[in-house]
Amino acid sequence: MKRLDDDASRAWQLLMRFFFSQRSHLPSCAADIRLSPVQCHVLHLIEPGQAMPMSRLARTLSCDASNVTGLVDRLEREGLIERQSSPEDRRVKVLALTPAGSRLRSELLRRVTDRPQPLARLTPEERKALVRILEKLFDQHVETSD
Amino acid sequence: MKRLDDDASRAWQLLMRFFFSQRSHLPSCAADIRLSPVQCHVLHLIEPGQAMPMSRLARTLSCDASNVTGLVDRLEREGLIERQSSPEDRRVKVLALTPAGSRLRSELLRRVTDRPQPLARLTPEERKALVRILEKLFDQHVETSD
DNA sequence: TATTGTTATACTCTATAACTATA
DNA sequence: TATAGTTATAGAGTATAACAATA
Repeated sequence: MKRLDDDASRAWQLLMRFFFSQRSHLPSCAADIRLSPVQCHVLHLIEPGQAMPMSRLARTLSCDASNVTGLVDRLEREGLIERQSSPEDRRVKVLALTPAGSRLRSELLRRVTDRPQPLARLTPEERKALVRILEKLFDQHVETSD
Repeated sequence: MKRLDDDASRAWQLLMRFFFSQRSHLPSCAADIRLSPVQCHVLHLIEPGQAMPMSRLARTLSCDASNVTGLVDRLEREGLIERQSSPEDRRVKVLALTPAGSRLRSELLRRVTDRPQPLARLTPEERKALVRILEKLFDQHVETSD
């Protein structure tokens, strides 16, 4: 008996699989400075010149605030990001890339797309289709930036 | 200046993001028995009636063998899988689902696709397209089952 | 000699609970 | 009273190196 949702199930399996198979590949992109997958992701999420409150990071990562504290501690210790107190609400701390963090982030992005990687095996049209579908996947639960 | 690989970069970002945003959702699927994301994934990877050598699991997860030892210890402690010595090569240990593991695996698969989840927001055609593209992504580095 | 899996060790990741400081 | 972030704690995830058993 073939279920209606076979494709959904298969897609889910492949998405998870993609992540776990790429995990080890990922930090090797930043061979110079050892970064864990989550740390790479955080660096990726913080855009240059656009501060990100810690609470928003916790929501985006779907994790507890206490976890973000540790993550930020380590990235700050590496000199890649820094905490800044928000003038509007003094409880809030916003994260910003340091020059070094900004540089490493660009480097990461460059390497991810440069290499002979799985994504390179797709045609440009397929990449576009993939992006469109994934963006639809996120339409409703992108971080509520309130 | 717009790079040629903008879509690849965007796709990569979205794929990582999908994983991190789904992480917390995932174990709540197995609300009764607390399983971590990796544990869910391992349970997903071991198909009923089809034994999997530990070394293959390490390759599929792109992680060290010592890590698999710990993962398997915990899943075995929960009574979900079991180690069996391979008769052909006595160094090898193969993993098999227990009846309980098999039951939980089905339950997981069912819940993943049943719920009002991101994947449900795609049209059937989009799900098919997504699966096709992701499968192509894996064409060359599926586990070499030697 | 090379490979499979384990152990010991040392991190990082993660959640829970209790806390401080703001609002 | 509620929210943002921290601390303390405990456990899971992960890699490295050294090891045992087998090939």
